Amino acid sequence: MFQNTARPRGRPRSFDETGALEKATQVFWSKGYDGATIDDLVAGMGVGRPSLYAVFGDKRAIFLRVLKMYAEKKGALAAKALLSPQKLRDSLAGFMRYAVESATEKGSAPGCLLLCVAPLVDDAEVRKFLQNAAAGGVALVEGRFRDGITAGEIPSDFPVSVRAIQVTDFARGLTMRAQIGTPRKTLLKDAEEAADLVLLPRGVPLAPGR
Amino acid sequence: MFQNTARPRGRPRSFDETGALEKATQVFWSKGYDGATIDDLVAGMGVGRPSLYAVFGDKRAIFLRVLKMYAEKKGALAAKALLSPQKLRDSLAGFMRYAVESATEKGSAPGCLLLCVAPLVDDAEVRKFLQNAAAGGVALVEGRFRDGITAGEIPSDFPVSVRAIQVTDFARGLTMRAQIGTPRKTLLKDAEEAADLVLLPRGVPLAPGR
DNA sequence: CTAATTTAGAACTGTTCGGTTAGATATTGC
DNA sequence: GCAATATCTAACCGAACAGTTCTAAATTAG
Repeated sequence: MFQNTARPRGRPRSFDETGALEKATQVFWSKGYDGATIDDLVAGMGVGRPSLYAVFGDKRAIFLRVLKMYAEKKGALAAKALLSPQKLRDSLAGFMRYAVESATEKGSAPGCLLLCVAPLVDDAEVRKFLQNAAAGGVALVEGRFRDGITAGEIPSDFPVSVRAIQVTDFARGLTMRAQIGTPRKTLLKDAEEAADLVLLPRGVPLAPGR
Repeated sequence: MFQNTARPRGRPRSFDETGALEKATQVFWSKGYDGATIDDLVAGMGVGRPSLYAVFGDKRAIFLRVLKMYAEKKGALAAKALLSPQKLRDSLAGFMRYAVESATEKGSAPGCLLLCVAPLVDDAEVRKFLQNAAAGGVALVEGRFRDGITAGEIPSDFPVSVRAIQVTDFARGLTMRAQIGTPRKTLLKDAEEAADLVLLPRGVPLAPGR
C-alpha cells in the first residue's frame, strides 16, 4: 500500500539519500568544510562519485542540505528539551545540557556543525541560514521565558529578550569549550550554573556608589 | 650601538620576520587553516616560496608561530582592558567589549583566530595550546574578581571561579556571533548586559517552591 | 676586485583534487 | 527474452597544490 511512488525504472540505488546525508554530516563535522574532500564524502557517504554529483550536486550543495537537515534535527531536539513541561530553571538547564551533550557525543567530533564548522564557510547563503538559525534559537528561549511569566515563575518585568540572548551565548560558549576538549562533566556542571545565573533577578548593583 | 648582531653575510632579507607573521595572521584569519594555501601565504606575507620554507618551515609551523604571537598580543590587550584601574563592572565590560571590538575589526575577517579558526585544526599541539590559553583567560578574570573582593566591590563569598568561567563563555558567545555577522553595536550592548549579569548577587531562587 | 655566502625569483615535479566520461550491471516494461 | 532506463565501478583529465631545485642578485670578507 505504501508503494506510492512506483519503483523507478533503472537499476535501484544502493544508498539511502537521507542516510547518506547523515553520514556526510559526520564527514563535515570531523573534517570541516575545507578539510572535507570529495573523496572523503564518497568514502563516508557510501555513494559512488558520479552518483554523488548526479544526485546531490557539488560539495557546497551537499553541505547546504546537510546543514539544513542538521539544524532541523537539532532545533527540534533543543525545542523539546526547552519546552517539555518542567520548571523554568530545569528547562533552561535542559536546553544547555542538550547543547553540551550533543557537542560531546562519543563517535562524533566535538563541537557543533552549526557553531564550529559552518561559520567558517565563506558563503552568503550559509551565513544567512546561520543568522536565521541563531534568531530562531533566541526566539525559542524567549518563548519559554514568556511562558514562565504566564506561569508566574518569573516576574512580568523579567528582561526576557536580554536573558534569552544570554542563554544562547552561554550555549555557544559551552559548545566551543567542548570543541577544544573540555570534558563533558565540567560543561554539564557549568550549564547548571548558567541556568541559575540567567534567572537571577535584575539586581540593585553590588557596591552601589563604589 | 644597537647593531648587536653584526649584519649577517649574504644577501639581506627583503622582509621582516614578525611583520610577515602578522600578515600570515590575516591570511589564516580570513581563509582558515585548511583554506589557506602556501601560495596564499606567499602572496600575503610578501615572502618568496623558498624563503618561506627555509625561514619558517611548513604551513603547520607557520600557524603555530602565528597562533602564539596572536595569543600573546590578544592576551596582553585583554589583560590591559581587564586590569586597568576602574570599577569591577567596567573592567568586565571592558574585557568583553575588547573581545567584541577585536572580533568586529574592519579590515580583518570577523571572529577570532583563537576561537573560530584554531579549534578546527586537528593537531594535538594546537589543542593543548588552546586549552592553556583558555585557562589563562579564566585565571585573568578570576584575578580581577579577587581584586574586587579585596577592594570591597563584591562580597568575599562571591563565586569567583564560576563567574569567571561565565565571563569567558560570554566572550566566546559574543565572538561567535560576531563571526556570523551580528553587528558590532548589538554585541557591544550585549557585552554591557553580560557584565551586569555576572555581577548579580547569588540569589535566592525566584519562585522558590514553584 | 674576487670569492664566499645568503636570499630572491622562477621554473620544475610528483601528488591530490574536483569533476567527467565510458563501460559494466541491475532493474522495469513489454 | 529483449529493449529501455538508471545506477555502479573504474578510469581518466586538467587544474591546483606542496615542496624542491636551479639560477640570478645582493651583500660581506679579504
